[in-house]
Amino acid sequence: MAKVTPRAQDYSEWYLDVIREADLADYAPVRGCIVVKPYGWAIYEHMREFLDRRFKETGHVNAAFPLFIPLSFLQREAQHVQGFSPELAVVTHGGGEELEEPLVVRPTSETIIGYSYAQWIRSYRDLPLLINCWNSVVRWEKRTKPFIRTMEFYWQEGHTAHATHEEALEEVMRILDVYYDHMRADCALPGFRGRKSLYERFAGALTTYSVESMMGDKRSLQSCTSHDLGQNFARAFEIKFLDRDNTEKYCWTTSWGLSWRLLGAVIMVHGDDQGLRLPPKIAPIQVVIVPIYKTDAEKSIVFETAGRLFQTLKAAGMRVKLDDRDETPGFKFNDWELRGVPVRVEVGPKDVANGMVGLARRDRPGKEGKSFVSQQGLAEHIHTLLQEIHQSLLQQAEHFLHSHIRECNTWDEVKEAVEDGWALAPLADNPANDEFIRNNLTAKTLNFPLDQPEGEWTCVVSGQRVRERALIGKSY
RNA sequence: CGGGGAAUGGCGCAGAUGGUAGCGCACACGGUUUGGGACCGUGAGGUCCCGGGUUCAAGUCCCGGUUCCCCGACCA
Repeated sequence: MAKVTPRAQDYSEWYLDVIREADLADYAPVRGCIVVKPYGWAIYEHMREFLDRRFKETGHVNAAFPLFIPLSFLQREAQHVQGFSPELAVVTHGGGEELEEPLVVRPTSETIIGYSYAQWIRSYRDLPLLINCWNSVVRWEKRTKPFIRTMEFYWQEGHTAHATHEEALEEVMRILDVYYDHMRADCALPGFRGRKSLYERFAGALTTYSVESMMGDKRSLQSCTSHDLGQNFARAFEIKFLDRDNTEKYCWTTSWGLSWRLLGAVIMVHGDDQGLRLPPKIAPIQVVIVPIYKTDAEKSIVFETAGRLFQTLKAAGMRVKLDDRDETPGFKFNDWELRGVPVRVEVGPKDVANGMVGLARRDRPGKEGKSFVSQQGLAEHIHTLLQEIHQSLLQQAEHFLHSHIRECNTWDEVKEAVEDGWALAPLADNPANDEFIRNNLTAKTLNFPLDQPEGEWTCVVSGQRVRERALIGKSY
Protein backbone atom coordinates (compact mmCIF):
# COMPACT_ATOMS: atom_id res chain seq x y z
CA MET A 1 0.00 0.00 0.00
CA ALA A 2 3.07 2.20 0.23
CA LYS A 3 2.77 5.12 -2.11
CA VAL A 4 6.13 6.54 -1.22
CA THR A 5 9.37 4.82 -2.22
CA PRO A 6 11.46 4.22 0.91
CA ARG A 7 14.05 6.93 1.37
CA ALA A 8 16.89 4.48 1.72
CA GLN A 9 15.90 2.61 -1.42
CA ASP A 10 15.95 5.53 -3.84
CA TYR A 11 16.31 9.00 -2.39
CA SER A 12 15.45 10.77 -5.60
CA GLU A 13 12.33 8.71 -6.22
CA TRP A 14 11.34 9.25 -2.61
CA TYR A 15 11.66 13.02 -3.00
CA LEU A 16 9.47 13.08 -6.10
CA ASP A 17 6.95 10.72 -4.50
CA VAL A 18 6.62 12.97 -1.46
CA ILE A 19 6.05 16.02 -3.61
CA ARG A 20 3.31 14.24 -5.52
CA GLU A 21 1.65 12.46 -2.60
CA ALA A 22 1.76 15.44 -0.25
CA ASP A 23 0.13 17.47 -2.99
CA LEU A 24 2.85 20.09 -3.19
CA ALA A 25 3.46 20.44 -6.91
CA ASP A 26 2.85 19.10 -10.40
CA TYR A 27 4.99 19.11 -13.49
CA ALA A 28 4.11 21.87 -15.90
CA PRO A 29 3.70 21.35 -19.64
CA VAL A 30 6.92 23.31 -20.06
CA ARG A 31 10.27 21.65 -19.55
CA GLY A 32 11.85 22.27 -16.18
CA CYS A 33 8.89 24.20 -14.82
CA ILE A 34 6.50 23.22 -12.05
CA VAL A 35 3.01 24.09 -10.94
CA VAL A 36 2.95 24.72 -7.22
CA LYS A 37 -0.34 23.51 -5.78
CA PRO A 38 -2.15 25.29 -2.94
CA TYR A 39 -0.71 23.15 -0.16
CA GLY A 40 2.83 23.61 -1.42
CA TRP A 41 2.32 27.30 -1.96
CA ALA A 42 0.90 27.70 1.54
CA ILE A 43 4.16 26.42 2.98
CA TYR A 44 6.12 28.80 0.77
CA GLU A 45 3.86 31.65 1.88
CA HIS A 46 4.67 31.03 5.50
CA MET A 47 8.37 30.92 4.77
CA ARG A 48 7.97 34.14 2.87
CA GLU A 49 6.09 35.88 5.67
CA PHE A 50 8.80 35.10 8.17
CA LEU A 51 11.55 36.27 5.86
CA ASP A 52 9.70 39.37 4.83
CA ARG A 53 9.20 40.32 8.45
CA ARG A 54 12.89 39.89 9.10
CA PHE A 55 13.80 42.06 6.12
CA LYS A 56 11.50 44.81 7.31
CA GLU A 57 12.83 44.58 10.85
CA THR A 58 16.28 45.22 9.44
CA GLY A 59 15.18 48.31 7.56
CA HIS A 60 14.34 47.02 4.11
CA VAL A 61 11.36 47.87 1.93
CA ASN A 62 9.81 46.00 -0.98
CA ALA A 63 9.53 47.17 -4.58
CA ALA A 64 9.10 45.68 -8.05
CA PHE A 65 11.20 45.91 -11.18
CA PRO A 66 10.54 44.75 -14.76
CA LEU A 67 10.64 41.15 -15.87
CA PHE A 68 12.32 42.17 -19.14
CA ILE A 69 15.83 43.49 -19.26
CA PRO A 70 17.49 44.97 -22.37
CA LEU A 71 20.19 42.54 -23.45
CA SER A 72 22.72 45.37 -23.47
CA PHE A 73 22.25 45.83 -19.71
CA LEU A 74 23.53 42.35 -19.01
CA GLN A 75 26.55 43.03 -21.16
CA ARG A 76 27.69 46.03 -19.17
CA GLU A 77 29.29 43.95 -16.45
CA ALA A 78 31.87 41.65 -17.99
CA GLN A 79 31.84 38.83 -15.42
CA HIS A 80 28.09 39.01 -15.06
CA VAL A 81 27.33 38.51 -18.74
CA GLN A 82 29.92 35.76 -19.00
CA GLY A 83 28.32 33.92 -16.10
CA PHE A 84 24.74 34.24 -17.21
CA SER A 85 24.87 34.15 -21.03
CA PRO A 86 24.55 30.39 -21.30
CA GLU A 87 21.31 30.34 -19.35
CA LEU A 88 19.39 33.32 -20.66
CA ALA A 89 15.90 33.22 -22.10
CA VAL A 90 15.79 35.91 -24.76
CA VAL A 91 12.72 37.52 -26.27
CA THR A 92 13.31 38.52 -29.87
CA HIS A 93 9.75 39.13 -31.03
CA GLY A 94 6.85 41.10 -29.65
CA GLY A 95 3.49 42.03 -31.10
CA GLY A 96 4.34 40.05 -34.20
CA GLU A 97 7.45 42.06 -34.96
CA GLU A 98 11.12 41.50 -34.40
CA LEU A 99 12.46 43.65 -31.59
CA GLU A 100 15.19 46.17 -32.28
CA GLU A 101 16.97 45.04 -29.16
CA PRO A 102 16.34 41.60 -27.69
CA LEU A 103 14.92 41.51 -24.19
CA VAL A 104 16.21 39.10 -21.62
CA VAL A 105 13.81 37.50 -19.15
CA ARG A 106 15.53 38.40 -15.89
CA PRO A 107 17.83 35.70 -14.54
CA THR A 108 18.46 38.08 -11.60
CA SER A 109 17.93 41.83 -11.45
CA GLU A 110 21.23 43.52 -10.58
CA THR A 111 21.38 45.24 -13.93
CA ILE A 112 17.88 46.61 -14.28
CA ILE A 113 17.88 47.69 -10.66
CA GLY A 114 21.29 49.27 -11.10
CA TYR A 115 19.80 51.40 -13.85
CA SER A 116 17.16 52.75 -11.45
CA TYR A 117 19.55 53.19 -8.59
CA ALA A 118 21.77 55.35 -10.77
CA GLN A 119 18.84 57.71 -11.17
CA TRP A 120 17.61 57.64 -7.61
CA ILE A 121 20.87 58.17 -5.81
CA ARG A 122 22.40 61.63 -5.81
CA SER A 123 23.67 62.25 -2.30
CA TYR A 124 25.11 60.36 0.63
CA ARG A 125 21.79 61.27 2.22
CA ASP A 126 20.08 58.85 -0.20
CA LEU A 127 22.12 56.01 1.27
CA PRO A 128 21.86 53.32 2.26
CA LEU A 129 19.18 52.24 -0.17
CA LEU A 130 17.72 48.96 1.04
CA ILE A 131 15.23 47.28 -1.30
CA ASN A 132 13.93 43.77 -1.61
CA CYS A 133 11.85 42.19 -4.39
CA TRP A 134 9.62 39.12 -4.30
CA ASN A 135 9.49 37.81 -7.85
CA SER A 136 10.42 34.98 -10.13
CA VAL A 137 13.37 34.67 -12.45
CA VAL A 138 14.27 32.41 -15.35
CA ARG A 139 17.45 30.50 -16.01
CA TRP A 140 17.74 27.98 -18.83
CA GLU A 141 18.85 25.08 -16.70
CA LYS A 142 20.02 21.88 -18.30
CA ARG A 143 18.96 19.57 -15.54
CA THR A 144 16.04 20.35 -13.30
CA LYS A 145 14.41 19.01 -10.16
CA PRO A 146 11.21 20.28 -8.56
CA PHE A 147 11.92 23.19 -6.20
CA ILE A 148 15.65 22.44 -6.12
CA ARG A 149 16.40 23.64 -9.62
CA THR A 150 13.63 24.78 -11.93
CA MET A 151 13.86 26.96 -15.02
CA GLU A 152 11.56 29.52 -13.51
CA PHE A 153 11.82 29.93 -9.78
CA TYR A 154 10.24 32.14 -7.19
CA TRP A 155 12.55 33.89 -4.76
CA GLN A 156 13.36 37.18 -3.21
CA GLU A 157 16.28 39.26 -4.31
CA GLY A 158 17.56 42.11 -2.20
CA HIS A 159 19.59 44.93 -3.67
CA THR A 160 21.27 47.56 -1.57
CA ALA A 161 23.59 50.50 -2.14
CA HIS A 162 25.94 51.98 0.44
CA ALA A 163 28.40 54.82 0.86
CA THR A 164 31.27 52.70 2.07
CA HIS A 165 32.57 49.22 1.57
CA GLU A 166 32.40 48.64 5.31
CA GLU A 167 28.68 49.38 5.38
CA ALA A 168 28.08 47.15 2.38
CA LEU A 169 29.97 44.33 4.06
CA GLU A 170 27.94 44.76 7.21
CA GLU A 171 24.80 44.43 5.12
CA VAL A 172 26.09 41.29 3.42
CA MET A 173 26.73 39.67 6.79
CA ARG A 174 23.53 40.97 8.34
CA ILE A 175 21.50 39.31 5.61
CA LEU A 176 23.50 36.11 5.84
CA ASP A 177 22.50 36.02 9.51
CA VAL A 178 18.88 36.81 8.66
CA TYR A 179 18.89 33.80 6.33
CA TYR A 180 20.64 31.62 8.85
CA ASP A 181 18.18 32.54 11.58
CA HIS A 182 15.21 32.07 9.29
CA MET A 183 16.42 28.63 8.35
CA ARG A 184 16.97 27.56 11.93
CA ALA A 185 14.18 29.32 13.75
CA ASP A 186 11.42 28.95 11.17
CA CYS A 187 12.41 25.95 9.06
CA ALA A 188 14.43 23.91 11.58
CA LEU A 189 17.23 23.72 9.02
CA PRO A 190 20.81 23.80 10.24
CA GLY A 191 23.63 24.77 7.92
CA PHE A 192 27.04 26.34 7.55
CA ARG A 193 27.53 30.01 6.91
CA GLY A 194 30.61 30.58 4.86
CA ARG A 195 32.44 32.33 2.06
CA LYS A 196 32.25 30.81 -1.40
CA SER A 197 35.55 30.17 -3.08
CA LEU A 198 36.67 32.63 -5.75
CA TYR A 199 35.82 29.94 -8.28
CA GLU A 200 32.26 29.52 -6.98
CA ARG A 201 31.36 33.15 -6.34
CA PHE A 202 28.50 34.93 -8.09
CA ALA A 203 29.26 36.30 -11.56
CA GLY A 204 30.12 39.92 -10.93
CA ALA A 205 30.65 39.72 -7.16
CA LEU A 206 33.77 40.45 -5.15
CA THR A 207 32.74 37.93 -2.55
CA THR A 208 29.79 35.58 -2.17
CA TYR A 209 28.61 34.13 1.12
CA SER A 210 26.25 31.22 1.44
CA VAL A 211 24.58 28.85 3.83
CA GLU A 212 25.18 25.23 2.86
CA SER A 213 22.69 22.62 4.01
CA MET A 214 23.05 18.87 4.05
CA MET A 215 20.22 16.95 2.46
CA GLY A 216 19.20 13.46 3.55
CA ASP A 217 21.45 11.88 0.92
CA LYS A 218 24.38 13.89 2.30
CA ARG A 219 24.56 16.09 -0.76
CA SER A 220 24.82 19.79 -0.16
CA LEU A 221 22.30 22.39 -1.12
CA GLN A 222 23.34 26.02 -1.36
CA SER A 223 20.35 27.39 0.50
CA CYS A 224 20.92 31.10 -0.02
CA THR A 225 23.56 33.59 -1.05
CA SER A 226 24.62 37.08 -0.04
CA HIS A 227 26.99 38.98 -2.32
CA ASP A 228 29.41 41.80 -1.83
CA LEU A 229 29.31 43.34 -5.30
CA GLY A 230 32.00 45.89 -4.51
CA GLN A 231 31.74 48.74 -7.00
CA ASN A 232 31.46 46.44 -10.01
CA PHE A 233 27.83 47.15 -10.77
CA ALA A 234 28.08 50.74 -9.54
CA ARG A 235 30.74 51.39 -12.19
CA ALA A 236 28.84 49.53 -14.89
CA PHE A 237 25.66 51.50 -14.21
CA GLU A 238 27.10 54.76 -12.93
CA ILE A 239 25.57 54.46 -9.49
CA LYS A 240 27.26 57.47 -7.92
CA PHE A 241 26.67 59.84 -5.04
CA LEU A 242 28.04 63.12 -3.82
CA ASP A 243 29.66 62.54 -0.45
CA ARG A 244 29.94 64.91 2.52
CA ASP A 245 33.27 66.10 1.21
CA ASN A 246 31.60 67.20 -2.04
CA THR A 247 33.33 64.56 -4.14
CA GLU A 248 31.53 62.15 -6.40
CA LYS A 249 31.96 58.49 -5.47
CA TYR A 250 30.72 55.14 -6.70
CA CYS A 251 28.35 53.27 -4.43
CA TRP A 252 29.11 49.92 -2.89
CA THR A 253 26.31 47.51 -3.66
CA THR A 254 25.13 44.16 -2.38
CA SER A 255 22.62 41.60 -3.53
CA TRP A 256 21.21 38.52 -1.84
CA GLY A 257 18.65 35.88 -2.58
CA LEU A 258 16.78 32.93 -1.20
CA SER A 259 14.45 30.88 -3.36
CA TRP A 260 11.75 28.27 -3.08
CA ARG A 261 14.58 25.78 -3.22
CA LEU A 262 14.57 26.14 0.56
CA LEU A 263 11.22 24.38 0.50
CA GLY A 264 13.00 21.57 -1.33
CA ALA A 265 15.47 21.50 1.56
CA VAL A 266 12.64 21.29 4.09
CA ILE A 267 11.26 18.26 2.25
CA MET A 268 14.63 16.58 1.83
CA VAL A 269 15.96 17.23 5.32
CA HIS A 270 12.90 16.50 7.43
CA GLY A 271 10.86 14.06 5.34
CA ASP A 272 10.72 10.35 6.14
CA ASP A 273 9.27 7.16 4.69
CA GLN A 274 5.79 8.26 5.80
CA GLY A 275 6.12 11.47 3.80
CA LEU A 276 6.55 15.07 4.71
CA ARG A 277 7.44 16.30 8.18
CA LEU A 278 6.84 20.01 8.45
CA PRO A 279 8.37 22.34 10.99
CA PRO A 280 5.36 23.75 12.90
CA LYS A 281 6.05 27.38 12.06
CA ILE A 282 5.69 26.90 8.33
CA ALA A 283 3.09 24.11 8.38
CA PRO A 284 -0.16 25.25 6.70
CA ILE A 285 -1.97 23.01 9.18
CA GLN A 286 -0.27 22.71 12.56
CA VAL A 287 -2.84 20.56 14.29
CA VAL A 288 -5.38 18.22 12.75
CA ILE A 289 -8.27 16.85 14.77
CA VAL A 290 -9.48 13.41 13.74
CA PRO A 291 -12.85 12.40 15.15
CA ILE A 292 -13.44 8.70 15.76
CA TYR A 293 -16.88 7.15 16.04
CA LYS A 294 -19.02 4.19 15.05
CA THR A 295 -22.64 5.10 15.48
CA ASP A 296 -24.53 8.28 14.76
CA ALA A 297 -24.94 8.82 18.47
CA GLU A 298 -21.19 8.56 18.96
CA LYS A 299 -20.61 10.79 16.01
CA SER A 300 -22.67 13.57 17.48
CA ILE A 301 -21.01 13.54 20.91
CA VAL A 302 -17.55 13.18 19.39
CA PHE A 303 -18.15 16.09 17.06
CA GLU A 304 -19.42 18.20 19.90
CA THR A 305 -16.11 17.77 21.72
CA ALA A 306 -14.00 17.93 18.57
CA GLY A 307 -15.73 21.13 17.52
CA ARG A 308 -15.16 22.70 20.90
CA LEU A 309 -11.47 21.75 20.88
CA PHE A 310 -11.18 23.10 17.37
CA GLN A 311 -12.49 26.48 18.52
CA THR A 312 -10.21 26.48 21.55
CA LEU A 313 -7.10 25.73 19.53
CA LYS A 314 -8.06 28.21 16.87
CA ALA A 315 -8.65 30.89 19.46
CA ALA A 316 -5.20 30.10 20.84
CA GLY A 317 -3.78 31.12 17.48
CA MET A 318 -3.04 27.75 15.98
CA ARG A 319 -3.67 26.71 12.42
CA VAL A 320 -5.97 23.81 13.11
CA LYS A 321 -8.18 21.61 10.96
CA LEU A 322 -11.06 19.41 11.93
CA ASP A 323 -11.10 16.49 9.50
CA ASP A 324 -14.80 15.71 9.03
CA ARG A 325 -14.36 13.73 5.86
CA ASP A 326 -16.22 10.47 5.55
CA GLU A 327 -13.12 8.28 5.76
CA THR A 328 -11.81 5.82 8.30
CA PRO A 329 -9.51 7.13 11.03
CA GLY A 330 -6.64 5.01 9.75
CA PHE A 331 -6.93 6.59 6.35
CA LYS A 332 -6.85 10.06 7.85
CA PHE A 333 -3.86 9.29 10.05
CA ASN A 334 -1.85 8.25 7.05
CA ASP A 335 -3.11 11.07 4.93
CA TRP A 336 -2.05 13.79 7.35
CA GLU A 337 1.24 12.11 8.08
CA LEU A 338 1.94 12.15 4.37
CA ARG A 339 1.24 15.89 4.39
CA GLY A 340 3.52 16.47 7.33
CA VAL A 341 1.07 17.94 9.85
CA PRO A 342 3.09 18.22 13.09
CA VAL A 343 0.38 17.30 15.62
CA ARG A 344 -2.69 15.10 15.41
CA VAL A 345 -5.45 15.10 17.98
CA GLU A 346 -7.67 12.02 18.11
CA VAL A 347 -11.08 12.29 19.69
CA GLY A 348 -13.15 9.14 20.21
CA PRO A 349 -16.07 8.17 22.46
CA LYS A 350 -13.70 6.93 25.17
CA ASP A 351 -11.83 10.22 25.13
CA VAL A 352 -15.03 12.18 25.38
CA ALA A 353 -16.02 10.08 28.41
CA ASN A 354 -12.61 10.50 30.06
CA GLY A 355 -12.08 14.13 29.19
CA MET A 356 -8.95 13.09 27.28
CA VAL A 357 -7.64 13.15 23.72
CA GLY A 358 -5.12 11.07 21.85
CA LEU A 359 -2.09 13.04 20.73
CA ALA A 360 0.38 12.06 18.04
CA ARG A 361 3.50 13.98 17.12
CA ARG A 362 4.76 13.68 13.57
CA ASP A 363 8.42 14.02 14.45
CA ARG A 364 8.35 10.65 16.18
CA PRO A 365 7.25 7.55 14.30
CA GLY A 366 4.38 5.30 15.33
CA LYS A 367 3.47 4.52 18.93
CA GLU A 368 6.52 6.32 20.27
CA GLY A 369 4.96 9.64 19.35
CA LYS A 370 1.52 8.84 20.75
CA SER A 371 0.10 9.80 24.12
CA PHE A 372 -3.16 10.59 25.85
CA VAL A 373 -3.62 13.95 27.52
CA SER A 374 -6.37 15.84 29.24
CA GLN A 375 -8.65 18.14 27.31
CA GLN A 376 -8.02 20.64 30.08
CA GLY A 377 -5.17 22.89 29.07
CA LEU A 378 -4.89 21.24 25.64
CA ALA A 379 -4.03 24.49 23.87
CA GLU A 380 -1.13 25.20 26.23
CA HIS A 381 0.01 21.62 25.96
CA ILE A 382 0.03 21.66 22.17
CA HIS A 383 1.58 25.08 22.07
CA THR A 384 4.54 23.70 24.00
CA LEU A 385 4.54 20.54 21.94
CA LEU A 386 4.83 22.49 18.70
CA GLN A 387 7.93 24.20 20.03
CA GLU A 388 9.30 20.85 21.09
CA ILE A 389 8.69 19.41 17.66
CA HIS A 390 10.54 22.30 16.09
CA GLN A 391 13.50 21.70 18.38
CA SER A 392 13.40 17.99 17.79
CA LEU A 393 13.42 18.39 13.99
CA LEU A 394 16.29 20.84 14.21
CA GLN A 395 18.24 18.54 16.50
CA GLN A 396 17.69 15.52 14.29
CA ALA A 397 18.91 17.48 11.28
CA GLU A 398 21.84 18.90 13.18
CA HIS A 399 22.87 15.51 14.42
CA PHE A 400 22.74 14.14 10.91
CA LEU A 401 24.76 17.05 9.59
CA HIS A 402 27.51 16.88 12.17
CA SER A 403 27.81 13.13 12.08
CA HIS A 404 28.55 13.32 8.35
CA ILE A 405 31.30 15.92 8.38
CA ARG A 406 34.84 14.74 8.71
CA GLU A 407 37.91 16.80 9.41
CA CYS A 408 40.46 15.82 6.81
CA ASN A 409 44.09 16.69 6.40
CA THR A 410 45.05 14.76 3.30
CA TRP A 411 43.65 14.36 -0.17
CA ASP A 412 43.01 10.67 0.42
CA GLU A 413 40.94 11.48 3.48
CA VAL A 414 38.92 13.99 1.48
CA LYS A 415 38.33 11.44 -1.23
CA GLU A 416 36.98 8.99 1.31
CA ALA A 417 34.96 11.54 3.27
CA VAL A 418 32.93 12.80 0.32
CA GLU A 419 31.65 9.29 -0.29
CA ASP A 420 29.62 9.55 2.90
CA GLY A 421 29.28 13.24 3.67
CA TRP A 422 31.42 16.34 3.62
CA ALA A 423 35.10 16.90 4.22
CA LEU A 424 36.34 19.85 6.20
CA ALA A 425 39.82 20.26 4.85
CA PRO A 426 42.58 22.86 4.60
CA LEU A 427 42.32 24.48 1.18
CA ALA A 428 43.92 27.45 -0.53
CA ASP A 429 41.30 29.65 -2.15
CA ASN A 430 42.63 29.30 -5.66
CA PRO A 431 40.45 28.45 -8.69
CA ALA A 432 43.00 25.90 -9.77
CA ASN A 433 42.32 23.95 -6.60
CA ASP A 434 38.56 24.08 -7.18
CA GLU A 435 39.09 22.75 -10.66
CA PHE A 436 41.28 19.97 -9.39
CA ILE A 437 38.60 18.93 -6.93
CA ARG A 438 35.88 19.03 -9.56
CA ASN A 439 37.95 17.09 -12.03
CA ASN A 440 38.94 14.38 -9.60
CA LEU A 441 35.88 13.95 -7.43
CA THR A 442 32.17 14.25 -8.09
CA ALA A 443 32.30 16.86 -5.34
CA LYS A 444 33.14 20.53 -5.14
CA THR A 445 34.11 23.26 -2.74
CA LEU A 446 30.99 24.23 -0.79
CA ASN A 447 32.27 27.13 1.27
CA PHE A 448 34.86 28.28 3.76
CA PRO A 449 32.87 28.28 7.03
CA LEU A 450 32.91 31.54 8.97
CA ASP A 451 33.64 29.71 12.18
CA GLN A 452 37.14 28.41 11.71
CA PRO A 453 39.40 26.60 14.10
CA GLU A 454 42.69 28.38 14.84
CA GLY A 455 45.72 26.95 13.15
CA GLU A 456 47.83 26.54 10.07
CA TRP A 457 47.69 23.50 7.84
CA THR A 458 48.71 22.16 4.49
CA CYS A 459 46.25 22.60 1.62
CA VAL A 460 45.07 19.14 0.60
CA VAL A 461 45.37 20.02 -3.08
CA SER A 462 48.25 22.46 -3.54
CA GLY A 463 50.38 21.73 -0.49
CA GLN A 464 50.45 25.44 0.38
CA ARG A 465 50.33 26.51 4.01
CA VAL A 466 46.84 27.87 4.75
CA ARG A 467 44.84 29.11 7.73
CA GLU A 468 41.43 28.08 6.45
CA ARG A 469 39.44 24.94 6.00
CA ALA A 470 36.79 24.46 3.34
CA LEU A 471 33.78 22.20 3.23
CA ILE A 472 33.96 19.86 0.28
CA GLY A 473 31.11 17.60 -0.77
CA LYS A 474 28.73 16.44 -3.42
CA SER A 475 26.04 18.94 -4.14
CA TYR A 476 22.79 19.69 -5.92
C1' C B 1 24.78 19.42 -23.51
C1' G B 2 26.93 13.91 -23.57
C1' G B 3 25.54 8.64 -21.79
C1' G B 4 21.48 5.40 -20.04
C1' G B 5 16.22 4.36 -18.97
C1' A B 6 11.05 5.65 -19.71
C1' A B 7 6.19 7.72 -21.69
C1' U B 8 -0.80 3.45 -21.93
C1' G B 9 -7.52 6.59 -17.56
C1' G B 10 -5.81 11.15 -11.80
C1' C B 11 -1.61 7.70 -9.63
C1' G B 12 1.07 2.91 -10.03
C1' C B 13 1.40 -0.63 -13.81
C1' A B 14 0.17 -5.08 -17.59
C1' G B 15 -0.51 -5.47 -22.60
C1' A B 16 5.07 -12.59 -26.39
C1' U B 17 5.27 -13.10 -31.91
C1' G B 18 0.94 -6.34 -35.29
C1' G B 19 -5.91 -7.58 -35.16
C1' U B 20 -8.57 -1.37 -32.41
C1' A B 21 -6.94 -1.70 -24.76
C1' G B 22 -6.96 -4.15 -19.29
C1' C B 23 -5.61 -4.54 -13.72
C1' G B 24 -4.85 -2.26 -8.68
C1' C B 25 -5.58 2.28 -6.20
C1' A B 26 -8.19 6.83 -6.59
C1' C B 27 -13.23 8.85 -8.45
C1' A B 28 -19.31 8.71 -8.56
C1' C B 29 -23.76 6.29 -6.53
C1' G B 30 -26.09 2.58 -2.97
C1' G B 31 -25.43 -0.42 1.30
C1' U B 32 -22.59 -2.41 5.32
C1' U B 33 -18.34 -0.25 8.01
C1' U B 34 -15.08 3.24 11.09
C1' G B 35 -9.32 3.60 17.78
C1' G B 36 -3.60 2.79 12.01
C1' G B 37 -4.55 3.15 4.68
C1' A B 38 -12.53 -1.07 5.39
C1' C B 39 -15.78 -4.23 2.23
C1' C B 40 -19.58 -5.60 -1.42
C1' G B 41 -22.34 -4.11 -5.63
C1' U B 42 -23.08 -0.72 -9.68
C1' G B 43 -20.86 3.02 -12.72
C1' A B 44 -18.01 6.83 -15.07
C1' G B 45 -13.39 7.78 -17.08
C1' G B 46 -8.40 6.49 -22.50
C1' U B 47 -6.28 11.73 -28.88
C1' C B 48 -2.16 4.43 -25.84
C1' C B 49 3.38 11.64 -25.61
C1' C B 50 3.44 14.32 -30.67
C1' G B 51 4.32 14.07 -36.11
C1' G B 52 5.42 11.17 -40.23
C1' G B 53 6.10 6.17 -42.44
C1' U B 54 5.39 0.60 -43.27
C1' U B 55 0.82 -2.46 -43.36
C1' C B 56 -5.63 -4.74 -45.23
C1' A B 57 -4.68 -3.55 -39.94
C1' A B 58 0.06 -0.05 -35.33
C1' G B 59 -0.18 0.72 -28.03
C1' U B 60 3.02 -2.93 -30.58
C1' C B 61 7.46 -2.20 -36.29
C1' C B 62 10.60 2.12 -38.66
C1' C B 63 12.12 7.52 -38.80
C1' G B 64 11.94 12.38 -36.54
C1' G B 65 10.64 15.29 -32.33
C1' U B 66 8.89 16.42 -27.15
C1' U B 67 8.81 15.52 -21.97
C1' C B 68 10.20 12.94 -17.48
C1' C B 69 13.81 10.01 -14.47
C1' C B 70 19.03 8.49 -13.50
C1' C B 71 24.58 9.33 -14.22
C1' G B 72 28.09 13.15 -15.82
C1' A B 73 29.45 18.49 -17.44
C1' C B 74 27.10 23.59 -16.24
C1' C B 75 24.36 26.58 -12.66
C1' A B 76 20.55 29.15 -7.01
